Amino acid sequence: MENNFTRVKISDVAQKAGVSSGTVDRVIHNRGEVAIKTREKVLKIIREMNYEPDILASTLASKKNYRFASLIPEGDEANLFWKSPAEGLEQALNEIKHFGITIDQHFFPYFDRNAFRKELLTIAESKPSGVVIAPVFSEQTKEILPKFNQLGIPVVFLNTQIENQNNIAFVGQEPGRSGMVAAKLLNYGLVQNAEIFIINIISQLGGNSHILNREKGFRDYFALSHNPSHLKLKTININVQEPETLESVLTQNLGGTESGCRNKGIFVTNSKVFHIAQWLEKNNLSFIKLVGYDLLEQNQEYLKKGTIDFLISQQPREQGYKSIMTLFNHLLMKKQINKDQFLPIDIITKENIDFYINH
Amino acid sequence: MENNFTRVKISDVAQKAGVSSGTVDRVIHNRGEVAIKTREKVLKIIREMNYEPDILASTLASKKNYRFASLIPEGDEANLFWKSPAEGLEQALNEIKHFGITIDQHFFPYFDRNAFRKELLTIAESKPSGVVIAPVFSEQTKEILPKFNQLGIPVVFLNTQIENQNNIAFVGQEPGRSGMVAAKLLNYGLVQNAEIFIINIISQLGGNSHILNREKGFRDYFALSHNPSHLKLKTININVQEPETLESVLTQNLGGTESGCRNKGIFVTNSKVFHIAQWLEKNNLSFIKLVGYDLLEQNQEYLKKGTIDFLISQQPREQGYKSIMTLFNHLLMKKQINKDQFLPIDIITKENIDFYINH
DNA sequence: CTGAAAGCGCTTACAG
DNA sequence: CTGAAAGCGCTTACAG
Repeated sequence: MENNFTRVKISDVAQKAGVSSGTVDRVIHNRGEVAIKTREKVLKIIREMNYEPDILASTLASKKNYRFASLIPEGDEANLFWKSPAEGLEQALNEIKHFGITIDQHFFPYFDRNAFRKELLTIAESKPSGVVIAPVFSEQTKEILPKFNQLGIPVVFLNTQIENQNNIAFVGQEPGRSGMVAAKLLNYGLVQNAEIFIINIISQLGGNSHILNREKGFRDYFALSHNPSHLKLKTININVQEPETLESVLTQNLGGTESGCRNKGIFVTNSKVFHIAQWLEKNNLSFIKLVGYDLLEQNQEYLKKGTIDFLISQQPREQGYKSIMTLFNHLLMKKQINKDQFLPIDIITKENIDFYINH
Repeated sequence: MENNFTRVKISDVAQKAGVSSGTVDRVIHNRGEVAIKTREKVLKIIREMNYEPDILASTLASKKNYRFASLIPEGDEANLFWKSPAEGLEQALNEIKHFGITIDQHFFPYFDRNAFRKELLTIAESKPSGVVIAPVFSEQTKEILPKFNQLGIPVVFLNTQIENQNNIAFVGQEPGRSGMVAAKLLNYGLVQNAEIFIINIISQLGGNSHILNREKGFRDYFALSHNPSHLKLKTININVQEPETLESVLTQNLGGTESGCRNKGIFVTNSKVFHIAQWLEKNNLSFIKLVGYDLLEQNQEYLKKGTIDFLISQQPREQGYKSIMTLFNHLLMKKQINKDQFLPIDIITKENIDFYINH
């Protein structure tokens, strides 16, 4: 129980190896200018003595500063989801700022690929120590990412994955899986011969692979193991910018539902689920099972009223937090990091939501 | 975007105040031996210059070591739940050990209140800097906790809360709420006139307030808002030590269930839910809806087979992690900490479980 | 290729 | 009550 443990320090290694601590330091950090024989001897002693550098002393002495940069969508009113990752970035910064870390936070309007591209170029020019980006636009990302690779700047992808880009990590959810979770929740709440609608509420620019993968996961669930003959699945695509379309499409598909029919379900593949909840409520159809994504305030409201049955959360705040910590562990702590950092697919109800908001 | 920011250091404050940095240090740490006038002047300058001490330099210079102690149940085979908090403690230790922190981990057999008491006394005698305990036995806790209070040793409660014990924080779940979540899940999956069983699988020593609170929350859900007339609720208490009781009680209550009747549900108020799952499977009653607690391996297995529909997780690993971090933030970082740190009530299904295990 | 010395920002005896 | 000096473990020029 007693703590008589005394750390082995660089001077112990130096003494035992018959060199100065400067030389040991050069070996540890591969700074060259060491005779190969000396180098090997020192490495041997380090292993033997089980030497581990004191990270505190190290950061204090090397007045090195780390400038991280982040690029994510603006968390404005039309796009509240993106407020949370920014908070997570801040929280991480707070925990590690005494290691000399700063973060330049950059933002772009969610639909503006030119702004995205421009900001990313600006970041590349500023040559930060590490970068976190939400690669919403895959084409622009693929164009500019080589610059970071050439400069040896590690990049972490947040929320969206793009394959083969040499990013050191992806922090986010597995979208197909979250679709399966949604399917499970609807299937569990409905009986045989149910009618289920998949509603994609998308904007003009489209092309969000998230949404496609979520729908795929959802359909896979039924296709793989749950008697697809026993239910009707129908996909509806709606453009957010056209509220009249939303109105007419919903009326057409769900208008005739008899009161008391609890055997219909709706899966909205993104955070726009509150639009559907609103319509259901207006038409006294709140009993239809409804599952969607993300804890936007509007969604929370309908969840608490019971119009939305379940929300799937992506832990957006945690995404921001983990992205920065990944850079920190990679760059400062020299730790091995996981390439895929999948966050839990949290199932949120009226009853447990309190524990998922405000951190 | 540029980082021209230079930190104000203790010598800057000292110079501006016309004193030595030793004096500033005495003021900062309330070590006394400073004239009241000097003290006030220094404090004023500190505020003006917005001085914040460099925690790295501070811990390096003060060769202070912090010895934390923990006391939780053994995570043996009969009690797998408790493996996870220990892992969380370890993980936290890994992240902060370079601040000179060590943890003496103590354990006791889950049902042994004497062992608990003895270990807690041992810890008190060793006078650690801070303590994390799972106060499973409230009487013994209440007896010994004053010793820690007298010594000014901060105590964090993990998993179980006991009121009015001057613990600086509680890290765990709100048990009543988790009962409500279970109720929601069963209610959502069943139709009117359902029959629901609450099964408490307890050991001879009993008295676990968790279980009572969970049942209460479960019943409250139906009592408060969900037409209690439309369902039958029945509580069954079973002693784990008597498998024949389990067998006969279950046969008596559920034996006659017709195949295909999807309108029965069971809520098991703790991690022993796998016993019920096993019985259901043996009797071809897997279609009965089943909800329980904790990701024990046996439970995971039945969840994956679909016999258990939902498991509620207490984030046991996170409980360990957060407890240590709370001591760290309180003692080293001098941060304000939250007295109640409620962890999310995670809803786990076959589809999302992968993201909740192995951290 | 190597070592001696100064310094990172703070804390700790010690002397007065 | 206060200051000057040494030291925490590592890194960084500099001299050779």
